[in-house]
Amino acid sequence: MKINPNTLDAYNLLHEGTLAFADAEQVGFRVDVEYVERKKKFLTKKILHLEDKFKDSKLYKHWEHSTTNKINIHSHEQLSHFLYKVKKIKIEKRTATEKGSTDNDALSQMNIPELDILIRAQKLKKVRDTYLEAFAKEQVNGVIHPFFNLHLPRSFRSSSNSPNFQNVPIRDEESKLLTRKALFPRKDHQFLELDYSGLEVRIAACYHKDPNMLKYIRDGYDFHADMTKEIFMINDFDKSIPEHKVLRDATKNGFVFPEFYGSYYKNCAIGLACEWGKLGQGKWREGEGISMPEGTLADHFINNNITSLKKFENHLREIEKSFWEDRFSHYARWKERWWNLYKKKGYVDLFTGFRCSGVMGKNDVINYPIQGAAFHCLLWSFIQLNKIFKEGKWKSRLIGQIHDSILIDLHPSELKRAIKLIKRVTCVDLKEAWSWINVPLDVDIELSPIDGSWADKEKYYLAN
DNA sequence: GGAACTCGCCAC
DNA sequence: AAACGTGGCGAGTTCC
Repeated sequence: MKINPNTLDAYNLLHEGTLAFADAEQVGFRVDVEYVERKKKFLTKKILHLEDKFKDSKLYKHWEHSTTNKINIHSHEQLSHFLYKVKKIKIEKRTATEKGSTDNDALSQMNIPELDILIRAQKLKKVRDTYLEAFAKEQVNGVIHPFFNLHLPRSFRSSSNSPNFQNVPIRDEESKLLTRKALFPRKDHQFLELDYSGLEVRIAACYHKDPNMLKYIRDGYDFHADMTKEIFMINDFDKSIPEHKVLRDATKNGFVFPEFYGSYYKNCAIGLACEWGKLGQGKWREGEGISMPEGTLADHFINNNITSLKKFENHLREIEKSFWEDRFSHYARWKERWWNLYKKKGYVDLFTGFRCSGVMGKNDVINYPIQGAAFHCLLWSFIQLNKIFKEGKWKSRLIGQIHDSILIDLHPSELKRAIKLIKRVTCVDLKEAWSWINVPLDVDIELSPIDGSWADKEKYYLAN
């Protein structure tokens, strides 16, 4: 399969985008090298301690006696053999090659306390070896220059490497602090991050024009909350209750987005129940799962007569049915039309002048045009802002981008002007340049204190 | 000693 | 009929 610029505008977008990214790469951002070294040592100590603790356990002794080979406790292959062949634990989750999985969820489900030590050690190793180590390795005179690529992703999004700027932890608080506290703007500057809210959902709506979806977007209504109420059977949903917020995140990332990307109720049910809800695969027992305002998730489900994964699956099947047949029927019909169009012509075109052709599956045909065009909106904004900053001799600079957000190394004196400019370029100028955008666009803005780290960014509320 | 593969995990 | 889209990267392992 291939995706090519099919118009001069499309070509120019990539050309100018590449040049704008080169500007950002040149600036880069500062790494607190001393902090990185300190935290690496700190983590090494912690990891060693956890490893010792694990090796003192009964489980490890058993493992030792079961083999004559030298054991590496971080080898998933060896661990898999021990758990599934020696201890004969029933395989609940399999890898892509059908072998017994040893990922976090699989290990958690076994309810073996020693494995929690291993999970914890693996998490700290990830932070140390993937992020802190990369920052230390890639920095030159205390500055890293992550690359941004436009020629690699099939969907015509972007990628980043050396180091990868686009996957620094943010959801897990501990990992977030350990990594992002190492990254700073230039001296006396601060980070400003702008984020298109719901960009892909909005760009999808430009293709399918589903009236219900357009209404949700135009009214700024929280439809993830609606879905949360349905899936978890909560009538008094309140986003400010932490437990409810967790369920909303689960709904958004474990049902709504997967459904948009082409997943279906069975996979969503497993993900929601096991990975998000921390429930088992079979019948649920009281006291199981993440906590709710009253009791646990299993308690809540059992009260509502959903007593097992199987029953939850049926529940989700009904929700999926109404999701596509009632709530977003126009969206569903567009998917079919779009797929048929591809089968007839052998290609589909993006709004932005790119063409996808060659062998694609149904999900690809539906996803690439949406993801690609959504990213092109970000790219267009990136190019314009970069141009204005440079030509206007601003002290601020664009330094990075993560698909629907842009990171700016801001000089504090330019804050007000910058925000005004950002709002205009991203939400007004873009729509004027590309008339196919028939939905309102909106950006959220986050700001870190002057000389604050990337971990210190906070939502910025415009004073009226 | 390096390429290629698998698995796992981080982001959107 | 099929069944979550896009990446980068580290560790372990096997093959050449």
